[in-house]
Amino acid sequence: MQGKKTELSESDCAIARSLDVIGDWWSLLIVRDARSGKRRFSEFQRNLGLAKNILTTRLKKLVEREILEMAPASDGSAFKEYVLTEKGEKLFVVIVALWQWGEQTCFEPGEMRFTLADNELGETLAPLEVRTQSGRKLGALDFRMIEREIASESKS
Amino acid sequence: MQGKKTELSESDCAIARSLDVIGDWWSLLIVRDARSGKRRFSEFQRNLGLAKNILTTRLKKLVEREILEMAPASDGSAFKEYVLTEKGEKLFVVIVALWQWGEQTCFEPGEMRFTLADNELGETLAPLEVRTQSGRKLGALDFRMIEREIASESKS
DNA sequence: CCGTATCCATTCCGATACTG
DNA sequence: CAGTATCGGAATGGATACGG
Repeated sequence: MQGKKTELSESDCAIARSLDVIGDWWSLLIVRDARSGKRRFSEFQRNLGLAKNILTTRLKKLVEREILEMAPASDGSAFKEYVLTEKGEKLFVVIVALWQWGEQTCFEPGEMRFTLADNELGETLAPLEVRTQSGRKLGALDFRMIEREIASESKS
Repeated sequence: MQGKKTELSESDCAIARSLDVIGDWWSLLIVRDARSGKRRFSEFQRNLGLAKNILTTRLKKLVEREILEMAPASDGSAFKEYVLTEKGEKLFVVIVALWQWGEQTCFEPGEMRFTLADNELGETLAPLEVRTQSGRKLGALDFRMIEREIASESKS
């Protein structure tokens, strides 16, 4: 984030690349707010309580990386709004994963205050599960990274 | 990570709390390596290519936050090893989420090199899916955070 | 209202040197 | 091997003042 890690951003590791994009303190929180419908500079600023120059920096980076894109204001004003791209929307899985981990491990028993629920019926979310293609559920240590040997989807 | 955001770490938001723990550049990569079986200081250092003092700081923080714990060396040497706690192991869902997002969006078409596969049969992992308790699959915008109204699990 | 520019404190990072 | 100590540079972060 700060110094360099330029090498790591160019790493083969998808995690390293992801972290290069959203691995700083504010970016994912901005995505969280954008996902929940916030669009305006001042909405982010007020809600997150961060300095305006930092917000500017983050928004620019997120637009550069194609997580957000600028759109004309929906209320007809002259200003722009920031909306998630498709790439940005896909981060919702990461958001849910972080959310669930945080709720499980970062709160005292009586302390939890919010939860995630679906818009339609208000049903709470099920814990994410890691499964193989065939549906077997995996634990934390049950998988590893391998050199790509994915069955080619087409045989020319 | 840097300045303060002390307020946000104390936030009600589980994401903010999670990010306070693993929201910096190196921590999650250390967890990634620990999950894949790395235990020794030098293994992390060599593999990640970060400065030793930074690694020291990160390991300390991760031990403090109970993501890692110290264990006597398995080879009988006088040194310690770092192994994931249960809390730390639970981060594997976050790791998978970031991995999958990175692979989907941060690589050029011909560029992917690694993939995640289960240890037993070498089967690749299925994309994570966000579902409600009843099993309905949700998209990026289909849920929101609400004040906790979870049905109490016990009625005293 | 939406930023940009500037200033300053803190932190992070990398490199190096040093200890046990 | 496993750190600790220190240094300097870069980036982050907060606050504020300023322009469109």
